[in-house]
Amino acid sequence: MFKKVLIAEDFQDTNKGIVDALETRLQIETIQEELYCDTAFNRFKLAYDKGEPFELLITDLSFKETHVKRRLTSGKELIDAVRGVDENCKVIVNSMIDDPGEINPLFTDQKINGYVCKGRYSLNELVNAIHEVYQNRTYVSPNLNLNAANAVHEMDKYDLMILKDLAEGYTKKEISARLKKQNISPNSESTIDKKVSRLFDEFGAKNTHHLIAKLIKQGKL
Amino acid sequence: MFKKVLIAEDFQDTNKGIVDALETRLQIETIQEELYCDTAFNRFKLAYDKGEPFELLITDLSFKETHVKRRLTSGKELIDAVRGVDENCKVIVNSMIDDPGEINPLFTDQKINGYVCKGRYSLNELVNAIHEVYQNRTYVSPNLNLNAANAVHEMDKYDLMILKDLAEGYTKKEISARLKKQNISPNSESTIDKKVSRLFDEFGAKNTHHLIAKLIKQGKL
DNA sequence: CAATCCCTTACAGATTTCCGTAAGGGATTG
DNA sequence: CAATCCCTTACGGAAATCTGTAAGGGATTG
Repeated sequence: MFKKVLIAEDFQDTNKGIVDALETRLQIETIQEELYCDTAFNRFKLAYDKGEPFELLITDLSFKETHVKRRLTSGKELIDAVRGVDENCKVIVNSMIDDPGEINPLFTDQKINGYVCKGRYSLNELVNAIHEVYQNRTYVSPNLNLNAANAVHEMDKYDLMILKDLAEGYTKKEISARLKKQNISPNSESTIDKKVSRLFDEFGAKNTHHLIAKLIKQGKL
Repeated sequence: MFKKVLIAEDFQDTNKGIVDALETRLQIETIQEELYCDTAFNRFKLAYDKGEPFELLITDLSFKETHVKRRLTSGKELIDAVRGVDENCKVIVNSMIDDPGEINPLFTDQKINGYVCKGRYSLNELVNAIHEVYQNRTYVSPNLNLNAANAVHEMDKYDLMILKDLAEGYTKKEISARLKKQNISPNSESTIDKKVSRLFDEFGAKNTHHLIAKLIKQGKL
């Protein structure tokens, strides 16, 4: 079994649950937990340089923003950074996200080894995932089937992201800037304009106020 | 200290972390965890009827939907149900939500005793919260200031009327015209501007999009 | 290969929002 | 009565929204 495992997860209580399970059910010797992507990466790099690398990284995808400016702010970035240091380290993602469309790229692009969808029995799942990954197999939460990734939504993930930001008071200019910073494309103000305008037609809204109100009332936001 | 505590939280790993903390740091004798609102309520009711009631309920607000149809699907509903059985049981909510506008009603309407915002150090907070609540005080995560929403400045009919129109996509010019036609005063565009701006401050909204979204989510629109 | 479609982007103009300043009127108070 | 406060209203400027036009690129098709 793995001897050195690093956990990045910003919910302290969740974190504690994972550590406990790993200790008691897998007898892993060294378990380090970090609450921030940055510190997690630093610890990873340090251990690698010392010649005592971590063998497995368990990370969430989303980390709450803090007042402190951080270089790494998402699990995705952390994985990229880690991959840049050590190609061979196993990675298991443990997140709430259950959209196959978002998870698939993690395997194809980020080369992760396992995905556990946070939920009622995720702790058991995580233990299974670690077993599988240790034996060089991949693991995916059984309750989500990555095959049926193409459910026809009226609003795709991109639209939803924009609408959520708008509903939180961000301007299209700010949203455009954010998308650029996160290397998400398309990201021009013009395209955002177009996307939202199309939603006006689809949902029969007069303007953004109206659209936001409708979507929230429909539970889609 | 409390002797019987019930935890409702659908993330098994989070759950585990809480249980662990409660056991080791508070020496609570009986800790029951449930992953569903329904089963949590059943357990609560059963214990109450037996004359061995729970003294404290710790619950999340949102629970993932499942294929199984459930009578209770949110923490709010669970709290209501519990309150219907035992008025005296303490309730602490442990959730990701950090919008004071959503949290305040929990105290005023649901009569909860504590609120802990899930985050990096929420486990420590939860322990503090339990201490406070045990001594008949209320607890609120310090990082979110309920003051912004604490002066629950009731929106009057006039504000409500304007906001509803805005949410339906009317411009302030149109609203002003309508008010004039209906002989409702004040009715100038300028006054409408001012009224809405004041609501930005009161509800901590960045702009109209934000304000509408907040109010609808709070059920005030 | 050319025609076509679709998506992204830039840009421009009209409208709307947002925010500050300021004037006027009514009510209250010392 | 004067001073003050609050509410309404007008106005102006900066920023944002909304809409239309147009150019360019990639993918598809015949």
